[in-house]
Amino acid sequence: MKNRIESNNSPGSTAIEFQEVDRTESDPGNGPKKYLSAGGNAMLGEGESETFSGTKAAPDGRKSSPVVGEDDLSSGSRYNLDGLGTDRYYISSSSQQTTDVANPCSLFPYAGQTGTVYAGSNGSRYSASLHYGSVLPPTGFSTAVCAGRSQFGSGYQFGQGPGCLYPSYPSTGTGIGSVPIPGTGTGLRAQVYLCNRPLWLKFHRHQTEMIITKQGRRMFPFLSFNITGLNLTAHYNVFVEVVLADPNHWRFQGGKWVTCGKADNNMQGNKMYVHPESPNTGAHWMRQEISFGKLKLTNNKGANNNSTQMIVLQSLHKYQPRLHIVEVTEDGVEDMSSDSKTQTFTFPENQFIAVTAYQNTDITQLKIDHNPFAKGFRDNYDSMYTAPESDRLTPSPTDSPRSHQIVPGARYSMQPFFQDQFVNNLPQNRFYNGERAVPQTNGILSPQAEDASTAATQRWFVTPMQQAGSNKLDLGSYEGDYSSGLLPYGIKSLPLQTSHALSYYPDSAFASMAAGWGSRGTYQRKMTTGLPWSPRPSPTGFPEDHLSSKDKIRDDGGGATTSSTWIETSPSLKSLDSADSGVYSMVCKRRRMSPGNSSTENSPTIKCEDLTTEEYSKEPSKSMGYYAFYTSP
DNA sequence: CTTTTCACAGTCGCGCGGATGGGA
DNA sequence: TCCCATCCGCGCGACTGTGAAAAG
Repeated sequence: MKNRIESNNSPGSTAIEFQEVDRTESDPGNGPKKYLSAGGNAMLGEGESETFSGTKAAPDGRKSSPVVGEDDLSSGSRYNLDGLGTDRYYISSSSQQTTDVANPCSLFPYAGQTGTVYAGSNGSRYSASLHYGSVLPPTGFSTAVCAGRSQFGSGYQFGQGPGCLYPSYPSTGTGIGSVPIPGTGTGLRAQVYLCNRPLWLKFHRHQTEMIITKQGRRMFPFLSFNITGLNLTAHYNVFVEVVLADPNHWRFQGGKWVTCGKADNNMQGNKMYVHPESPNTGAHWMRQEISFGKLKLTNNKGANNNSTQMIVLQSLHKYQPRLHIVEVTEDGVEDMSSDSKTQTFTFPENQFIAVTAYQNTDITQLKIDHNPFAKGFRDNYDSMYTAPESDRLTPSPTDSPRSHQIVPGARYSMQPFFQDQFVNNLPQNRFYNGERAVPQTNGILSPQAEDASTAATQRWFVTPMQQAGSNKLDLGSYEGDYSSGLLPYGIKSLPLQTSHALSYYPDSAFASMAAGWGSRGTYQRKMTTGLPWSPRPSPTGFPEDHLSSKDKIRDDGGGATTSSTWIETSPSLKSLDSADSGVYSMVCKRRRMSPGNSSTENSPTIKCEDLTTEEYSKEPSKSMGYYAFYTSP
């Protein structure tokens, strides 16, 4: 079934016809696989499990869940772009619902829904060129594709019932690196990495809410991706679409979200947001972090105009953003030569419920804590962490200073990854104030910019072996908590080792990916003489060194890597010491309690997410392992 | 009673203009 | 003295969540 998309804000644009199909492809060396259709199906609701009946187990017969065991973490294979096959992380449909949820921090090798989403009946996905501000029919996509499904069918990206946090994803069988698209022999498969996944997860575990207003409200967290695997010279349109995630109407009752009738399936309005830089070359998209910070959500059906792209949503409905990458000709017209030139990527943690007013106070608090625009609502900003730990009656949501992975403004210096979540924070990056692509390239910075951001933007990577040896995350406890839905916001993070065992390989694909973490093109490029993926000594000037002993993390295995040959310690880096206090103090002490999830407020359980986010804040490299990504089939 | 709308206060970035300092 | 670059302060607008009022 095709979905006609009309442009309402792009002069001269023409309609687009999408078709979503389930496709079974034969992946060389891995046997046939069934890919998700555009309609999603990735997150299944009850009675929909048949969707994944065709998914293929990993070659070794193991059905891997997103839960990455220690072996996986330690193997380092995930960091081997050349050798990493996602099959090892195959997510089985049967086990996914339990194991997926268990560890949202693991590296999700989400199978891309590449080339299957918008295939038109005539072989073309679009009847004409892609255009901005297209309007999707209700629910985004057709419902007739998946026979035997509910009336909402594939019209919903995820038809999961309440409590099912993650969908199942079929294995792609492809490695992280680009591979030819079967059937074309020429195309490349993209891999998409959700840059700010830890933050999304943090919201997701409380059921993310997004405010919608008549004039439009920005998403927070906003969507931010890194893309690899594109043809360097080919042109692509990159856009986000928001579709209903399930067929339910939701309401917040008794401290939790519960379904309440059927979703309004006839909501009209634009569901697409095309990245302003579209179309552009694959090199452009891969060089930069693709952020959708200016994407606005509205409940005003008539809000769209030529100047502003806003996605029209309906309050109290659950939505799933999806990223589409469509190869186009140089002038922006879609290339119709191959169905495989449309690729769609969905991250379940991006799901949210549209609201006109926040329902869950935990979400409100998370927004306040992490959104720089809400800084004014943080209490005791300056004094929060000046008092001794024992003086505080109630642990702050992120009591450990080292868990403050998300900080606003100039305080982001040690949180390059999350800088992207905060617009207008770095003066030198004016383009960052909007939809932007963050340069990932190295060494193309002005000396001034490099100076100013030396400490703030260093890119660090941990090698797989190092992570295996000393950076294992205590996922077990997290799994339990997460799977049981008891992931409190207010938790203490585990002291983490940080500065050692870091490596930065600017020429590697991972380096490219991670470079986007920090956003802006201002990070200091540091090179070691080591080979790619080899251990790299930690920098002596790393701000970690400036932390108080209390904050210092244990070093339980990286001793060999701690001897540093890094000599650079810029003034800005030094200043981070003081900045740290600000960083840490930004976390709001105020703690609003939601009726539904306050039971584990003081739980000492180490939450993977905290680990992750902290890792992000201090060591983007370590976070690599938690970098959600899809690789298209 | 629930949901939506609106005005509000706070923070921040940007743009502008003036002040300042160095060099020609 | 003039020109240029830099720094600083101010005002404006964008953006946020809050809370009361309005609407359904």
